[in-house]
Amino acid sequence: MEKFVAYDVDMTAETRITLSRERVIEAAVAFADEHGVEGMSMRKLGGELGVEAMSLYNHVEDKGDLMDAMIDHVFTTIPLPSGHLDWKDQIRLIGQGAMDRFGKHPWVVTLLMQRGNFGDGALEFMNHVVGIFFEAGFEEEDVHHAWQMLASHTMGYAFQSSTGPSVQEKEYSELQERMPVLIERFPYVARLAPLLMECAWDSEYMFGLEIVIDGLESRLSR
Amino acid sequence: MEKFVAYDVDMTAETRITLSRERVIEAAVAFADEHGVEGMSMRKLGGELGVEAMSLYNHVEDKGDLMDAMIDHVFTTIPLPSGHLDWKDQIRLIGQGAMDRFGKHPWVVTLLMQRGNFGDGALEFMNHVVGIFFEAGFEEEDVHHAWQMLASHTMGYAFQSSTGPSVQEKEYSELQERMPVLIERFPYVARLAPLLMECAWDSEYMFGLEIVIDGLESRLSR
DNA sequence: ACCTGAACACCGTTCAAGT
DNA sequence: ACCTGAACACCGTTCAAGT
Repeated sequence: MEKFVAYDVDMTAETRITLSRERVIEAAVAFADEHGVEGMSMRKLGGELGVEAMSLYNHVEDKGDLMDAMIDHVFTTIPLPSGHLDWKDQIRLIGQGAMDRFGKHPWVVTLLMQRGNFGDGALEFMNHVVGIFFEAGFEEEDVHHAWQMLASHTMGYAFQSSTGPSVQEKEYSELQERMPVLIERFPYVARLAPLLMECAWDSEYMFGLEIVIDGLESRLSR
Repeated sequence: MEKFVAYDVDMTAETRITLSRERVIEAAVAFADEHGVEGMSMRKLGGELGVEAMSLYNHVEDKGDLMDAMIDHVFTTIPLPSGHLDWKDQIRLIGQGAMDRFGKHPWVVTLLMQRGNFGDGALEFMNHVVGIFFEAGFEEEDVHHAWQMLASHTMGYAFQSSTGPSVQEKEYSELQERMPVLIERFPYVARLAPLLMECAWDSEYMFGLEIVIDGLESRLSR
C-alpha cells in the first residue's frame, strides 16, 4: 500500500523528501560551497529544501548547532591513512587530505574561527592525529607541541589559501589604477606580487609541512 | 567668542566630541575588545558614541570599510624593530609583537578571515616583513616561502589561542557530565587535556617559530 | 511528530529632511 | 557638512496553531 501526499504549491525542481538532520546539514554544506557561509540564512536554506525556515528547527537546535555540524561533517571526510605507516608519512597524508578538504569547503576555516567549538567529528579527527604521536612514542608535552604546531600550520595555510589575493573583476581596474602608488609605497610586496598571485597552495603547504615535521622530529625524539 | 551647543537628551556619561573617522574606528576597536565583534552593530556603536547609527556613515563607507579599518588599526600597532638586527632576531621580535597584539584584540583574526582584504596598514606591515628577507639576501621564491610560512604559523597560533578551549561556566557542568564518554571515545585527547587547558600560547608560539626560522635558514641560504 | 504563519526584536543601509 | 527619523529588506528565533 503506497501513500501519496499532494503538495499544492511551488515545488522546486527537486522532489521533496522528508527532512532529517543529515539532509539539513548536507544542504547547508552545499549551500555554503556554492554561495558562501556569509549569505546562508535559515530562510534561504529552508527555501533550498522546499520548506519553511522554521521547519529546520525540528532537526537542528540552532543556527550555531547547524554550523558546528557542518564543521564536523567536513572533518569526517578527511581520510585517515593506515596506522602501519611511519608517523611522518601518516602526518603528510593527513595534512594533504585536510588541505584538500578545506580547499573544497573554504568556509570551514571561517566557521571554525567564529564557533571555536570542536564537535565530535573534529574531536575524532584530533584524537586520531594526536594518537599517531603517542603511538610513535612521544611524551605528553611533545605531543602537545606537535599538535599545536601542526594545527596552526594547517589552519594558517587553509586560511590564507581561502582568502588569498582574490582579484575580483570589479576591483581589478581599481587595482590597476592604484598600481603606481602601490609600487612606490610597498616596493617589496610589489616585487613579490607575481608569486603571490599564482601561489600553488598545496605545494606551498607541503614545503612548510616538511620543515615542521623535520623540526618536530629533531626536537622531540631523544 | 565661544559657542555652546545644547543637547537636550540622554547624553551618556562621556561628553560628546565631534565624530571623525579616527574616533569611530577607535570606538569600534574598543567595543570589539569588550563585547566581541560578533555583537557589534552600527546601531550599538552609534549608541556608544552618543550618536544615531546613521551618523557613522558620514565617516565610514560601510560596515565592511569599518572592519577593514579596524584590522589596519591593529596592524599599525605592531612594533617594528630596528633594521640593524639579524634578520632572525627581527622576525622573532615581530612575531612576538604580532602575537601580543592579536592576543589583545582576538577578533582581528576572525575579521581578517571574514574580510580577506589587506588594507594599507596591513600592506605596510607585510612590506616591512618581506623587506627583511629581501635585505637579508634571499631571492624572490625563497622570500615567498618565508612569508607564507611565517604568516601561516602566526595566524594559526593567533587563531588557536583566540578560540582555545573556552570552558564557559555554563558548559562546565555539561562537560563534567560527558567526561566519562569523552575519555572512552577520545582517549588520546583526554590524555592531552590538562596541557590543552593551561596552554601558554606565547611560549608555545615561540617554540614553533624557532623551528620555522631554523627550517627557513637551512633551506633558503645557499 | 512535523510543518506553518504571524510576530518579535533585531540587523545594514537608503534617502529625504532637517540644522 | 553633519546628523536624524522613518522606511526597506533582510535576519534568527518564539510560539500558538494546524495536520
